[in-house]
Amino acid sequence: MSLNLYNTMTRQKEEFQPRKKDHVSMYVCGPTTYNYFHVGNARMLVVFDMVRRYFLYKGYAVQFVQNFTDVDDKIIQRAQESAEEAQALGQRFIDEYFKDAQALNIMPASVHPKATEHIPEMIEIIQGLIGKGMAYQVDGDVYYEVGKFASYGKLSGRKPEDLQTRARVESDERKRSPLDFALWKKAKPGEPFWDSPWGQGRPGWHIECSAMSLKYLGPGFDIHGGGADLVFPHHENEIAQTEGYLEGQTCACYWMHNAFLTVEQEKMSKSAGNFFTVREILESFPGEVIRFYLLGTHYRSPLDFGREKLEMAQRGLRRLRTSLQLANEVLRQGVGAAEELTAQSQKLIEEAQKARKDFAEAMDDDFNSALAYAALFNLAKVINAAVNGEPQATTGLQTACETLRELGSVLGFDLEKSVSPEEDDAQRSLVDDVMGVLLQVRVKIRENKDWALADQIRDSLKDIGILLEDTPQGVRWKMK
RNA sequence: GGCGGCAUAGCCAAGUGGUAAGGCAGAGGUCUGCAAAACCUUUAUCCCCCAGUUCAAAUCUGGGUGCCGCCUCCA
Repeated sequence: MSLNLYNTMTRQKEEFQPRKKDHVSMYVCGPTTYNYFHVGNARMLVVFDMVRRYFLYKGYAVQFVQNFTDVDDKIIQRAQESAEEAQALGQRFIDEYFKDAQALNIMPASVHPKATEHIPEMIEIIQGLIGKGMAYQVDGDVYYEVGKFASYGKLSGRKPEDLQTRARVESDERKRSPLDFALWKKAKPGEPFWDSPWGQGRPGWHIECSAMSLKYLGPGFDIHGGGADLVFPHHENEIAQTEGYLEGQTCACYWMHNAFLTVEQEKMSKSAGNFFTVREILESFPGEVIRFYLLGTHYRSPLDFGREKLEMAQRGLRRLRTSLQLANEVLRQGVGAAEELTAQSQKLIEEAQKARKDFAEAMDDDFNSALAYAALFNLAKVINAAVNGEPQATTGLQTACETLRELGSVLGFDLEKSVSPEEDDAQRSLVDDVMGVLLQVRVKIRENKDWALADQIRDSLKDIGILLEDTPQGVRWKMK
C-alpha cells in the first residue's frame, strides 16, 4: 500500500518513494532552547513523531534527526538578563525538553545534534560557499549572496524581485542585496564566540540545519519537516546553502510543514506572548490528552487551542481506554474457558481487520490522523457491544483488543497503562490499601441500605479524583 | 503590495464529482436503590454567499464576504 504525502515544494500530494528501500531519513527543525516549549511547538513535535511512528508501523527503518538550536540571539539575551551562561541556559532547557517530550510520548530522535557542537562543520560549508563565490565576507561577518543561487524562492514560491520591493528591514549597507543573509556573525563584546577564519563569532541560524542534516543524513535525504513559518526564510535559505554548496544535488526530497496552533484565532508564539507551555498544561492534563487533542485535527489545518478543547479530547480518550478496560475484565474472567470459534468471535476478528484497513487508508493519505481516530472509535464500539452482548467470544475479543491497542500505539497512545510510572507505584499501593478497607465498610453500609451515606462516600471520593462505580458484579474504582 | 491557507451541526472535526465519517455535548430508552459506565435510538434536506460547468457539486470554475498565516525572530 503506497503512502502519499503533501510536499510543500510541489504543493501537491505525492507518492512517497524512499531514497533507500525500506529506509526513511528525516530531519526536523527542533526548538530553540531558551524556554520550555509551548503547545504550538508541541504540535510540530507530536506531528512528526506520529509520522515517524507510522513509518515504523509500515516496516521502515527510520533515521530521525532533530536538532537543538542552542545558540542564538534569544538565548544570549535571556542569559544576559538572568546572569546565566548562555551555554548553561541552552543546556538547561534541553534537559527540560526531554521531560515534557516524554510526557507527550514523543520518542527521542535517533540523533539530537546541538548547534554548538557542529561549528567546524558549519565553517567548512561557509568556506566552500565563499570559494564558489556564493558568499562574501565583510568585516568579520559572512553573508550568503542570494543572487548567486538561481532557484532561490522555489520552496516558498517567492520571486527575489517581489521580496526586494517589500524589504522592510533597514538594509545593512554592507550587504550586496537586502536579501542576503548572515552565515557567520562577528561576536559582540560579552557574547559567546568561536574561532573562525573570519575571526571570533558565531554561526547564523540557517547554516546549522544545513550542516547537521548533511552530516547525519547526507544529500537528498527523504523528508525535511518543520512548522509552516519556517518555509521562508529558514528552509529557503537552507536549500540555498546546501544546494549551493553541493552544486546540483538536492537537499531534501519531501518538505512537510505543519499548520499553526492558534489561541483565539491568533498564532501562538513566543514573541506574541500568547503561549502556554506544555509544562504548565501538564499540571491540569496528562500528556496523552494533549497529544490526543493535537492529533485530532489534520496536521496541515489550523488548530485552535483552549481548555474546553482539551476537556473534549480527554473524554474521547477516556472512551477508548474504558473500552479496553471493560474487555480486559471479561477476558480475565473468561481465562481457561474453552471456546470454538463462534460466529461472534469471527465477526470481531473481521471488525478488527476492517479497523486496521481503515486506519491504514487514513494514514496513507497524508497522515490523516483525525480520520484514523474514527477507525479506533468504531473498533471500541464493537468491543463494547461484544462485552455487553456475548462476552464469551474471547478469541475475537482478544484480537479486537490487541488491534485497538496496537493502532493506538502507532499514534503514540498507550491505551492500556499496564505499567504506571515508578513514582506513582508507592502512592498507588497505599491508595489500594486504604480503598480496600473503605470499600469493605461501604459494602456493609449498602447492605444496611444506608444509601445516603454510601452516596456521600462516592461523591467525596469523586472530589479527590477517585471514581466509584457500582455494578451488579460489585464495586469498581479507578483514579482519574 | 506580493505569496499561501481556511470557511461543514451547539462545539471539535473527516470528506476534492454520486448524494454528509468520527468525537464531545444534548434528547429518549435499556440496565441500576440512585448515580456512573456501557448499549440501542435520535440530533446538518444540507456543507459562508452569488453565478456557472455537469445527468449529478460540500467537492470543479468565476465573482464576492469573513478569518488567519508568511514576507522580521518564531514550530
